[in-house]
Amino acid sequence: MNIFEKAIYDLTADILKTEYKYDVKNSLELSSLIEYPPSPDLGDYALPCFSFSKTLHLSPDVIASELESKLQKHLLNKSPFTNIKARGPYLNFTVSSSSFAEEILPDIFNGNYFKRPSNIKRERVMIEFSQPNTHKGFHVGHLRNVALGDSLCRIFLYNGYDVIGANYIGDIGSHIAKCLWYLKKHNTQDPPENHRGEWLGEMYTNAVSKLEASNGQEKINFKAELSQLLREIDEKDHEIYQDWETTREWSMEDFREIYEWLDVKFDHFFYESEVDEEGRKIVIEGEKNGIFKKSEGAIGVDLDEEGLGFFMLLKSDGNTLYSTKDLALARKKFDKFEVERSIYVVGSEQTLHFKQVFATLKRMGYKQAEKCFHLPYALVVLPEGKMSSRQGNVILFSQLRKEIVESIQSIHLAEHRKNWSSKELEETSQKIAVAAIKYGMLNQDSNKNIVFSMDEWLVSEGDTGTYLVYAYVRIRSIGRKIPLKVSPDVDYSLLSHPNEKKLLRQMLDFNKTVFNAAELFRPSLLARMLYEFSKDFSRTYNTCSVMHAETEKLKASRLLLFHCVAETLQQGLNLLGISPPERM
RNA sequence: GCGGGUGUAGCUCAACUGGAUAGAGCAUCAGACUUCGGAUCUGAGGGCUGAGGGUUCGAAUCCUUCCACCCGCGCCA
Repeated sequence: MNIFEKAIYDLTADILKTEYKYDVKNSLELSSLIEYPPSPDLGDYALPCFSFSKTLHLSPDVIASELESKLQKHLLNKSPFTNIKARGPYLNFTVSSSSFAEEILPDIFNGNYFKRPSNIKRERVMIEFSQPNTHKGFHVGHLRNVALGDSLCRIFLYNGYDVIGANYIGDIGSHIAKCLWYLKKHNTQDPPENHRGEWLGEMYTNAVSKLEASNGQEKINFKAELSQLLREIDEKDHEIYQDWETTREWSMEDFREIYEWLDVKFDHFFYESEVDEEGRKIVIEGEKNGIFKKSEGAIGVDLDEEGLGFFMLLKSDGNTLYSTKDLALARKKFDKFEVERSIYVVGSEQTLHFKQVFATLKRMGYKQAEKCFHLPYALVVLPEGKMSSRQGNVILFSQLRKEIVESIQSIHLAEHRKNWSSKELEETSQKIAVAAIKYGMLNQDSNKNIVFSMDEWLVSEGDTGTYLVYAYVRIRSIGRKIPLKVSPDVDYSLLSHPNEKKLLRQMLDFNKTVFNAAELFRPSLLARMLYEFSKDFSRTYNTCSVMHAETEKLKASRLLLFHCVAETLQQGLNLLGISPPERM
């Protein structure tokens, strides 16, 4: 609740109590009612009066208009409100833009505003995301997960949480056996110099088609070979183990380079290979203790009570499953990292799986299981359907990066080629490309598929990441052109244009938006707010010039305003994982 | 079959979780500025919110019955 909402609460709660004998139980009751009128012409805050109607035996319209007349006297002496007006069942409050400005601009100018939320110490939360498989290509679908997880880490951190960003590399399992099997027995190519992880992805796809094309005795032989290969990797003392280590590192090299380009960092890397053995022990022990049971040669847990069916934990050939390793991983998170809250950013097709994992952990006696949360997100699909590494019909990350960087450099940065160093050209195109990619992944709600079309991702107009960083660059450009020093010592009452007021209002709500983005696991809320904010800036840019301001005083006020807009935009973009360039 | 998700303008998406006239971008058409950076701004047209029923002061939002598409449902991850 900001000071304006607080003022509305104080005024109305008092009148409701003294004049209507309506006892407002707590501040939440009123403050959660306070909302925004659909148009700024109506006011800045609104109190809907429906809920008082029943107890007061009056129509909401009457209540609103009675409150209006009773509150008029508060418009005088030092009130932040310039107007209190009933309209139908709503009581609308208008705040002067100078009150907004005085409240928010000094705080942003000195940097305190962005530190305030993180002063509150909250619990330790681990956010697990990305989880790429080695020996497979990194495609645009993986990018959505990375953008989402990374942004959530930043947003949680901003809000004061003790955040551990974790990756969980899928470096073991049957897909790897297939890849290595093909590499050993069928491949004739030499690995390339660069992007060898990506090349392994091709080998994996080849393996899948080879296996699918086989039948009869050949198929049986292939399966036996795969099973043996998997066992040999497990046993660690065969030649294939060396191959596994080498090729795994090829993939990791690719991943590290991608994360660095994307400006994504992890506090910890888990590997499936490190929890594999432990998982097996947990399951076997659980079977002895009677928590788990044998069924058709395999081990699992009966979750019928929870309505989750039978959950497989160990294959009948003794090899581990995804679920086996998830149990060991969770235990590690609880015991070693003392995680209080555990968030898994994983595709929505695994919703049932995680319900089963969490239920199993609970059966095993882990109280933390209640604070495990699967954050599902929908797929990135192609117009013709789902992407699949198995089939090889994927848009690789490297392809998107190449096309988007080339498009930015050839269409927009060409004009700077003579004056800028190649380093700046490179860095700027990288920053714009990252903005375009991450914003594109984040501005949409995570439960909706993204239909990927390369042409759309090369667009740099309208509701795009490019638009946001362009707005940022233009503001900073003003700062460079005006020979004035930004100062908070200005006349705030001069910022009275409706467009200027909108900007002030958005800045005032910034922290609340970031808070909601964390609590609802929705960076999209922040992304949308920043787009509106940038749009309002562009409008203000066209209507409220700094350079051509009528007076020097107005010039100084607007300079401060725009400076604060830039600071807020930069903060917000950073929380989306975007670091805007200073010029472009 | 059961469970989950989605369905809103020609297309891609919003709608502060039940509130005022359902909003943006793209596309289409018409405009602005001898530009604090045109990767911009202003305006116009475009809607039975998949369909029916219900709940209440009030529904895109909640309940219900259908329809369409997507994803899960024991040895993949």
